[in-house]
Amino acid sequence: MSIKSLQRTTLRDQCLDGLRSAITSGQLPAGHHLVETDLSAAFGVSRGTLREAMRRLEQEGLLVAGPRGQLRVREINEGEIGHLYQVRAALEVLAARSLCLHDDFTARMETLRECLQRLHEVQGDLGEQIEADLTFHRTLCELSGNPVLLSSWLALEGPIRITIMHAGLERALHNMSADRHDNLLDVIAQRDPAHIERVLVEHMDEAAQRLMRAMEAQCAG
Amino acid sequence: MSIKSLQRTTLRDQCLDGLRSAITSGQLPAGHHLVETDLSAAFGVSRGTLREAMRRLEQEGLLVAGPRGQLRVREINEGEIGHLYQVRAALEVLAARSLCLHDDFTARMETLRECLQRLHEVQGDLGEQIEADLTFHRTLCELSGNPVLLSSWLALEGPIRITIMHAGLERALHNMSADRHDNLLDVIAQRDPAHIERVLVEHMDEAAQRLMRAMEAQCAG
DNA sequence: CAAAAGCCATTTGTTGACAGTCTACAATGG
DNA sequence: CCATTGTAGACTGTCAACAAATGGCTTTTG
Repeated sequence: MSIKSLQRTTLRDQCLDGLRSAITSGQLPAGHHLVETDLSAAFGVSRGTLREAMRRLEQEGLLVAGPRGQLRVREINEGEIGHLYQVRAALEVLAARSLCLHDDFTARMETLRECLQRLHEVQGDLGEQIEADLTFHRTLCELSGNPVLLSSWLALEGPIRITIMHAGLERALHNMSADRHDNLLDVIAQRDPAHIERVLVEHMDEAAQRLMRAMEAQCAG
Repeated sequence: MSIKSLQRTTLRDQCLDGLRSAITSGQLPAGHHLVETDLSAAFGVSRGTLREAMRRLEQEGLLVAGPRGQLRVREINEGEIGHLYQVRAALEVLAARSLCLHDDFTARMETLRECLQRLHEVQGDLGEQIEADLTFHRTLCELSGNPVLLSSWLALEGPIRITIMHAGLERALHNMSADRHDNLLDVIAQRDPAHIERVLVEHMDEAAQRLMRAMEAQCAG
């Protein structure tokens, strides 16, 4: 047996991860009121520890505070989806353009191509497809080499996941088709800034439109 | 005396504001290690209450966690400035473009013009000039009508303030000259998306360059 | 019966204390 | 004199308990 440095995660971080995945997986539905005492008991930690995790989630945009500090899982309405995807588009356009300026452009594109490959492979599996789609776009931001850009994008990831979950997984599926992303990769490969912007904005616009329609149907049904 | 709903801010939020302004004002210098016990004593609150505030600041990018959870005021190096201002530019370009699409464009421009006016008035006062400059740009984001965009921009405000403080107020001054913003307002008034992008990106690029040079000089001196 | 008053359960705000861990320094033994 | 081993101080992680506020339910009272 080899001796290696052992990982030491705090309970707070474990709560953070646990809560985040519970929310983004839909286990805790949008609008649901989180009671500190119940949650801390469920996680087996004290309230103070849990509260610190909740403050982070609050700032991440996954939780919103109601009157008297009561935290609920954030609900995202139709209007917000458009706003969300506009900002997302702006960030990813910058990411793609920055990517184009790197010396090792082709090497980085290879990484992105692997993400696309992954997206092709999981075609059919709902949960995995969402992960592969988000990983593709997140990787684009990573490959930009701009950590500020990445962290801004990550700040949107939570709300994006809530939106997808709230709109219904099946309905959001089309947005994550591998074909649409094949197109995206091709355009980026051409390294034409103007073209990249047009196509990416269109990509996001279409996705937002579809999600908004899905949510409309969801609320009506 | 009129009866109006009286504000009831929690101690946590007061700590949050107090800490934030202490950091962005340079009272707590970049890299400084924040000791929970000392700070809680200084604010006259318990550690738990203070810790919740610190978690928020951590996510806001004003604090970074070192080994064993020790929090320090974030230091921003030269490379990061470029990244920061690239993202900022992308967001403000989107803001200006969105602003152009509104029906009441002229009314909103008037609000922006007031901010510019304010910037002219405080010319000479260092502290007020920074506030007026940031208020101008923040207002641009508000006027876009996109709350997601605004909150993304706000997430950058902390690091931006640290940068300005760290580079030295006098040296950062030129970026906030009223003249440069006169130009900005004129361009937005023309409602030409392509033109707006070019000028805003240039504006931010120049500001970043200047800050990077200032920081270089700061570190050398 | 309706309105007001009082009471109780729920939930968050806040605190003080205890325990674990790291750093630096002193003590000890070769 | 050097290396190793205690040892003390400083901080953070975590917890349990108390206080305050809100909302609903019951009781009282006209």
